[in-house]
Amino acid sequence: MTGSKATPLRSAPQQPCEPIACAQCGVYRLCLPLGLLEVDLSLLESVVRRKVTYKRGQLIFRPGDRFDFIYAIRSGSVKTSVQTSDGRLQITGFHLAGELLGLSALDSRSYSCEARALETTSACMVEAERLEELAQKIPSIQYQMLRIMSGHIRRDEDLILLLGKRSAEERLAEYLLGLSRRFASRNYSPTQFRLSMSRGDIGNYLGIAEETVSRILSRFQNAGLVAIDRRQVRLIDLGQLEAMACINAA
Amino acid sequence: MTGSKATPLRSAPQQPCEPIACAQCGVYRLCLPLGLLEVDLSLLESVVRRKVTYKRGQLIFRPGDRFDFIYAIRSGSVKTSVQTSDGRLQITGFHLAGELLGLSALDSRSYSCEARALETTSACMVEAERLEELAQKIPSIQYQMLRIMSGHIRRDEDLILLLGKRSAEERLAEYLLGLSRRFASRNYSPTQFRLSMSRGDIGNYLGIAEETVSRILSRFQNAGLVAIDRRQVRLIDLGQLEAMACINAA
DNA sequence: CTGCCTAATTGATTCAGGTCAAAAGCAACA
DNA sequence: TGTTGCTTTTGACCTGAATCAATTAGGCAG
Repeated sequence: MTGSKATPLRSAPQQPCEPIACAQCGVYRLCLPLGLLEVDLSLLESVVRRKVTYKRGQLIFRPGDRFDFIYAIRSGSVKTSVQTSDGRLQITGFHLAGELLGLSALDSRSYSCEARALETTSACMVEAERLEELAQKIPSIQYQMLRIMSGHIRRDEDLILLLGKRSAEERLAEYLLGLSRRFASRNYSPTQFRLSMSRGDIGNYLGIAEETVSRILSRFQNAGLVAIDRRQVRLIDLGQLEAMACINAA
Repeated sequence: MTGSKATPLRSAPQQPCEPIACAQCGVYRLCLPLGLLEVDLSLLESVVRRKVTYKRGQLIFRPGDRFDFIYAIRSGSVKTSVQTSDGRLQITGFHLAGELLGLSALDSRSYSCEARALETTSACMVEAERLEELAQKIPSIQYQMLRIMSGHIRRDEDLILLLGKRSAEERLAEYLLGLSRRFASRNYSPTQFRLSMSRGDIGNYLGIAEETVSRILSRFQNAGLVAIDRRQVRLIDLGQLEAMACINAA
């Protein structure tokens, strides 16, 4: 659990209440404002309360906290996790710039999962109540919210499939390819990137042991599929990785 | 995979286009119309196209089908599943009366999972486009949709935790208790019910082998926690089951 | 009632991946 | 530049649950 010190570490994040301009934001086309007219956009901006910055390992929210904000990641990355009552923790998502956090709280008005920054991360806090009001007035915002939640459900289905039916090797291959795709859609290199998750976190997320992650990554490296130096990754044979993600080509 | 014949079996379901009255529906308070004013309710009813009936094993929709309808279960039960490209199938949900199917299609306009009736099942087909339009006009409908999707995400998180971190025994205990709670909220006995899923389906859903399901149920029975006769279940020691669902008390 | 089909149980054996243990790399910092 | 404290890698061994293989038990058509 990289950076997730046992202590909650909820020291107040930096809070420069600077105004937010979605149009200027680099991930605007992956986020809520996608497809909004300029008028609507400025209304949306009016419910974005402030930009906050979190340091590696810092808590953003945790289960039971009152649901006041949806968080939109501007830069950096965040892990979300849920826990059994006896303390075992399962990471449910690994979120990059442009993604929204806290959507599963809408139903019960309190967060159901914990969110923690994996590296220095900047986010917009969107006032949940006012966003909902706004969604009622502006169809395109409402549509965006529904789309985003629908997409979230779909990604959860993929993770469920992965956890339920795939071998450790397939899980890792799929994981690397998933990152690759997501970096690509953010205009980063799809073949060369830095992992912000530790081996432990990756294993936890994929439902396998940390040691297994290490072993399999080594195996991939020896097979010439990837080059890995600590957290720096280079994908060499995408095709082979894709084959492996489905039919465990061992 | 009970009842899921290899053949799609998409013979047209019975389609009496009878008008629907939500207020008359037994699961009205678990479904979309919850909390709507009478005026709004009749508007909602106007987008409910028809009631359909499916027989055990019959396909409701499958991945790639164009997304035209959200389905609301009136009675019976449905399983949803996703597949790897090499054909392994993972059941992602087991849905009872009052629940909505197809929400993960909203983003891409085509279903991402397959839905199949587990027994004779009756459902309302709600026109997706028109429901979205309506949600834009009627805040309470919109709110309901967001809530329902949020709840869906939350339940997916629970399944992810189960698949990622729990032992086979805990999974079964949790599964039985989950059913119990859901039957209770539908005014059925929480301690005595009939499983509409086969052992194979249950195992698939929980990420364990059919044989393991059988073995563990026998173990539960021997330990006096439950009484099981084929698909008929009686929960005897809820407390013990709850303890087991968390801390594998073996 | 009888035979057939599918679902469920139970036993024996195997294995993927977990757990435990130790060593090696790297980074931060006094 | 050595010390401290991670994170990662690697090895040895173990185990929970999968797989393989019968067997049993209902459900139902004729």
